[in-house]
Amino acid sequence: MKKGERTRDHIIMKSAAIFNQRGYAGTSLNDIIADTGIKKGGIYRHFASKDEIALEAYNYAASLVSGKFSEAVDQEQSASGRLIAFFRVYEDVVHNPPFIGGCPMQNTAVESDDTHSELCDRARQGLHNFLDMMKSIIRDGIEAGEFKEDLDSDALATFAFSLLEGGILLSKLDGDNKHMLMNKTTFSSYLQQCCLKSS
Amino acid sequence: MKKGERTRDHIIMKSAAIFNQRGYAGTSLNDIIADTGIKKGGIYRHFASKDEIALEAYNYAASLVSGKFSEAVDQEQSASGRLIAFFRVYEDVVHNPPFIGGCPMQNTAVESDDTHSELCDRARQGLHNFLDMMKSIIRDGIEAGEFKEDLDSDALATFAFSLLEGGILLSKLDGDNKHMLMNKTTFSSYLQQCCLKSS
DNA sequence: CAATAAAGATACCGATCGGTCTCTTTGATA
DNA sequence: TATCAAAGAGACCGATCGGTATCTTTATTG
Repeated sequence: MKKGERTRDHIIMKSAAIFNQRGYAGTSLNDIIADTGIKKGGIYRHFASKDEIALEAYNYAASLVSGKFSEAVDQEQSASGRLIAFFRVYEDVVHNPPFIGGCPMQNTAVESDDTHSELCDRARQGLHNFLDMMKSIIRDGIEAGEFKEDLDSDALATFAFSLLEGGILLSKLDGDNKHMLMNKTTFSSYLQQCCLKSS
Repeated sequence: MKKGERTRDHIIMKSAAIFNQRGYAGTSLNDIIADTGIKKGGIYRHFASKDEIALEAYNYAASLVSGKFSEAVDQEQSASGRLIAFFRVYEDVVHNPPFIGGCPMQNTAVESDDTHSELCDRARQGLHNFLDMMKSIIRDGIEAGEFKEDLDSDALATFAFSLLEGGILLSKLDGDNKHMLMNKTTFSSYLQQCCLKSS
């Protein structure tokens, strides 16, 4: 790996952390310069624009979180366990989120929905990826006989993901993980009472 | 009402719409000047800083949405109906939200959690107001014999509010109200199956 | 080790940022 | 209607914005 590649990656990692905390408009190149220790000339050798940095940074953050989701999901066997695993990734969102600044998809979606269509498209793609992950888990659960056959996988995936993102929002704003934890508990009991095939 | 007061209100209303769409950092004074038709000198006669405009603008947007929540809630008699009424306010969030740009609390919380403590405090206060509204509805429902006595009002309020905010996020990002509508439906059936006192 | 290409620092660009100051215009009041 | 305060326009401020060009330094490779 050449020097330039390492530098480029270093810039992406550092700026991803800043963008995810302060947003696109709230982050200046001087912030990135301060955090990376690389001067403007050095940065613009590897990127054409602030936009390009932001897009690469989003990809990095999103794939990192996605990896943690996969890791958590893979540790579980049952469909219920796999769905609940998503909540485990964010159970200490206040002090130890999977990526500093919270959920990159949420942050990007909220900030750039009316301002930055490219970033917004990435977030939308991320949303569909996560929903597809969940829907496939749900369908597997139905096929395996764990879930009721008439379960609506679209509705359940949206439900679970809304609870997760809503929990992140509330817990971060309140500075207290209790919202995430309560949602995880409520979701678990909902699965038990309303989704499991009563055998 | 004097001329100055009307102008001040006009600036607040217009800038609230811009801030709620583009965020604090993403909104410049020139944007406000363009939308209000009032030049810089005229604006700074009524406000000391961009910060002051933003804080007043948030108050305006939040109280407007709060009013629509109250309106919707007051049309219902049962505790279940009142909780579901919150979702009605945002049922067409994509094309006709209660305030342009979506939920002011969500937008403000996500953008300013790591950057603007004053705005963040307002959003946090708004969160507690809404949760308190919901908890009081839930407690009334328990006292009236509509809900089970051992219902956890904290957990149910967090649950409902997370579904609402999560639904807003997903539907806005996806450009489709279906997520909000599915969450409303799922929440309704959850109330029926898990919260109502079986009489 | 020498030659050369890759990488990065520095200085600079015009534009725009939030904010101030002064001067003119408008509105309220006696 | 005359007076004076309130309101707003417009020019200007230093700082910072994203971005570029040039020059020096550092890696890489023959």
